[in-house]
Amino acid sequence: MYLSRVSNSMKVLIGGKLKLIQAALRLTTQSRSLSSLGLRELAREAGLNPNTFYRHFKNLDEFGLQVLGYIATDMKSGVRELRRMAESSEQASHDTVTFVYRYFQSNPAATTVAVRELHGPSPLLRKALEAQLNASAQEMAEDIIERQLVSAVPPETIHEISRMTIRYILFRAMDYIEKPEQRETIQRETERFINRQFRGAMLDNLSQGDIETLVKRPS
Amino acid sequence: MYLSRVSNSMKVLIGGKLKLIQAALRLTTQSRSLSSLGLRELAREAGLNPNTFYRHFKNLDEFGLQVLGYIATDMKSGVRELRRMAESSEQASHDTVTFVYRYFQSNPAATTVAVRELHGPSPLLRKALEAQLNASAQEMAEDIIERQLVSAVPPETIHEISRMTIRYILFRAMDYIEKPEQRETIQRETERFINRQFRGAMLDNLSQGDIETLVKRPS
DNA sequence: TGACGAAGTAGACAGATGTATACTTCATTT
DNA sequence: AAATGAAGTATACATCTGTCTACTTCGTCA
Repeated sequence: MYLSRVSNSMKVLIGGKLKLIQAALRLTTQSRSLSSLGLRELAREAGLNPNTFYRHFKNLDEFGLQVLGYIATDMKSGVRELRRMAESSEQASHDTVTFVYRYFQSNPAATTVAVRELHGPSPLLRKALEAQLNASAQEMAEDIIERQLVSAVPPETIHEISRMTIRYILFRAMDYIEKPEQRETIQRETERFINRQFRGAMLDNLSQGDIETLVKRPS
Repeated sequence: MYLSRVSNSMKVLIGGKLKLIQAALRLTTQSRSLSSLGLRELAREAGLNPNTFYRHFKNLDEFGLQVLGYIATDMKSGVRELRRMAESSEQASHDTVTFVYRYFQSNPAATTVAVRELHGPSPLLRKALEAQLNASAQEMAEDIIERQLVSAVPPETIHEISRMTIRYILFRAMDYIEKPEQRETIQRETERFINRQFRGAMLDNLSQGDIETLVKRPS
């Protein structure tokens, strides 16, 4: 395999393999679904002979997995940056949301692939993506707990909300990418989503009656 | 076109057209994506000659739209039943969620198609589905407002939360269908999701400090 | 420098696909 | 009972697909 000269354990892709993966991302962004791409179609888009595909991948399933791996690596490096950014819980959601959407915006292909395949037809890809999303949620939750951003909420609940939030943001990212005029709206809605989840969770063990009297009481 | 004898304005499908649509739902449930289905594949699954397709549809795009129309009709009749079921806000979420998931469970094909195509490659289908989801959310919101289930939250917020909830439930429905052992968990998580959204929304105009003192104060 | 192996190319194959044309079946209408 | 037209079928064709076998290019290392 052609790997970068710098290091061959880091698996930095070059040559035809990279070209094929990038071709897949290009095609997917425009209109296709990853699992519906053809081998020849890929090669054509990459400017390569169809048979070159076989030099790098056994079949299309393996190819799909490698594409996921590629975007996973790509995303992880971005997500790491967003940690250590916030101070209070409200600032946290604002800054994090801003950052995450910006990131998705600058990686539209990877985002589109992720959203499509998460519910797509291939169980293999779905499973892989789900694991990756859960890992991200785990990171997010641990970060929140560690920094005691919402100490009034139990850890298990924070994990749960993190899982929901990661998915919510991923879905909205599609609209965010495609509809520039709605970006501010989407961002604000997302912040409200997160804040309401955590604030609502603070009231988890109160009855409906308790809350109504609590809210109506003038502070 | 062959329509039912009872009424031809109600567009009750019979014959090959119905067979093709049902074939699409069958194929989609198993592993495929609606927009990746082939004309011959469809005809084969339906037990018809490939050219019969052209008697009913101009092309595959139009076919996709008709499938969506079919499942839309199908779902609407189900969704109507779930109104007028709840009394308090907490009961409302419990009963509604139970009902909706049961419904999705008994219509796995339609559910799968909806989830796949909402973020799928065809802008046409996406737009159609989005409109339909928004209509459902609208209904849900109006119902909640009308019955004053959460009177402490402003109408616009109720609409927003309804939109989020409809989508959340749709995504979770995939797991609900495929992973029977997780059904109770998913249902409970969904209820918590809804309750937290509405309860959190009650605190929308309070500052973080206000809430912390509020929650910590012994009732 | 020469050999070795990986990356890329060329051509060919069987099978599947979308579509066109022409034919048959059969229910409805008059 | 005949006609009309929609639904369904048969056959054919060019095009595309995945895959096989054999060939060429070219960087790496002994």
